[in-house]
Amino acid sequence: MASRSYGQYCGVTTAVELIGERWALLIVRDLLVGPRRYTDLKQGLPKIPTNILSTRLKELQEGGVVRRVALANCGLVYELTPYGRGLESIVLALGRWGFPQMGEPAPEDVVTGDSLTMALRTAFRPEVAASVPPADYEVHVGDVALRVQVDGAELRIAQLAPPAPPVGGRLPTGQPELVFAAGPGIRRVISGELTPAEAIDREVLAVVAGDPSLLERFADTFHIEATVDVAA
Amino acid sequence: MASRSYGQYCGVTTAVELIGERWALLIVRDLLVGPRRYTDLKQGLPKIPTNILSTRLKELQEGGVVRRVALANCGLVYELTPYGRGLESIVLALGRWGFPQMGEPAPEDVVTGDSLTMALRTAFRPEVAASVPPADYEVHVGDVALRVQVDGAELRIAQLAPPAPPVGGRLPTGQPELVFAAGPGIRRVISGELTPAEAIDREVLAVVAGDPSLLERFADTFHIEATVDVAA
DNA sequence: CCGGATCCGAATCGATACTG
DNA sequence: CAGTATCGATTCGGATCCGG
Repeated sequence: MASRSYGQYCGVTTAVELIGERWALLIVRDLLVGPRRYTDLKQGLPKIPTNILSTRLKELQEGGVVRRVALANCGLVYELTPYGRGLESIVLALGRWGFPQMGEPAPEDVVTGDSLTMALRTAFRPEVAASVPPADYEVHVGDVALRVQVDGAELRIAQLAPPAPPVGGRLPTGQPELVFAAGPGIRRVISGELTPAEAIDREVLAVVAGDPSLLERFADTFHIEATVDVAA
Repeated sequence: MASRSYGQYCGVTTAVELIGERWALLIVRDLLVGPRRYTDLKQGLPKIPTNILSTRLKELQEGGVVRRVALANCGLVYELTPYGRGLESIVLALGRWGFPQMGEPAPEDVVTGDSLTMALRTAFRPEVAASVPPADYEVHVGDVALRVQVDGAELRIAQLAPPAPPVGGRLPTGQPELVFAAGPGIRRVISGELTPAEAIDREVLAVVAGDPSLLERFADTFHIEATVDVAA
């Protein structure tokens, strides 16, 4: 198996050997949201072949990144080890780095609960959040629904649909202050390319319930600069 | 080419599509040290097939990560765009993350000038460096030789050998205060597994010139924790 | 349904040779 | 120096199948 090796004694090389195979980092991304069953992962990564998923999970376990845990109530989940959780800041940084190059969504592109959760974590600005009142949103993108609670510099996200209450997840009680629905165009709100008002105007986004002015706060709290530096 | 797509509209996915192919991030790692010619890259990545190198360079250019520049004195180099330079902190973090899992070097593993340069940047602790006197080292690992200058929180590294003065690089003048030579075992000094004294004892490292006590300062300035958290 | 294993054609990668 | 061309070895993708 020396053919898989890059032949260098270097930390970056080792890291890439551990999580650089196709699909591996996307599995890690989803596991950063919480422990997941094999089937959850398959659904969250609709285009992954099942043999690749099982191969990657094996490799990630051998690398000490992921572990397989039998649940008390007879189930089986994969979760990140503490070492694997060390990738969190890296995956968030990669999401921020990739954001400006996302372009327009391909017709086939989907938005999953886990990917949207991580995207919001990526875009979250704690300094801004700490300086505005707490807020409680329900965000719909495609058929994904998230409950997003901002309380000071803290962010909590729960998946409402589709369908299953996440393993070990506790659903928030009470009513969100703002419910809104969008498509992939929500990215242009996050980037500041569209103001919330413009987004509503162009039907990129629609308020279902609550005070639309809360959208401004949302856009302030979740933001990623998308201008790509072309010059020198 | 939709077969290469992961089918998700997500920043992490986009990032992985840009720099997730085999060898791509190692090319970026080397370019983070400085602009490099095709041949430099090939030497710095001894095991990369040349067709893969040229394919990757094309893809990285299309992705806006790398650009190809004709030099004044008739040459051709690849360099990171400003957008590509945005990967610096990510690559450094990956190097730090991979460090604990490096294990023992395979017999075939090499250490290149660029990989060692990035490894030292990864291990550099500016807070520590700022609190000790400036230092000027010459580090040999295998047949790589680096001039490493620490001045307050600033770090400057130049490659002395092998062989070519790097493109646009200016060699430091004057004498280093300490010259030492090591093998891959230098990693165990960086991790703190061996003290400099122990490293000399076990012939992992040898002082060629200068005051051996400066090694302590080196080990303080360049350090990565290598203990992997196994518990919960 | 859950958690995979198996099979096979298509695409990529790796090694070497070759060229302007 | 800066790549193309070629070709066998691997890996990936898509579909199917199987035991609990």
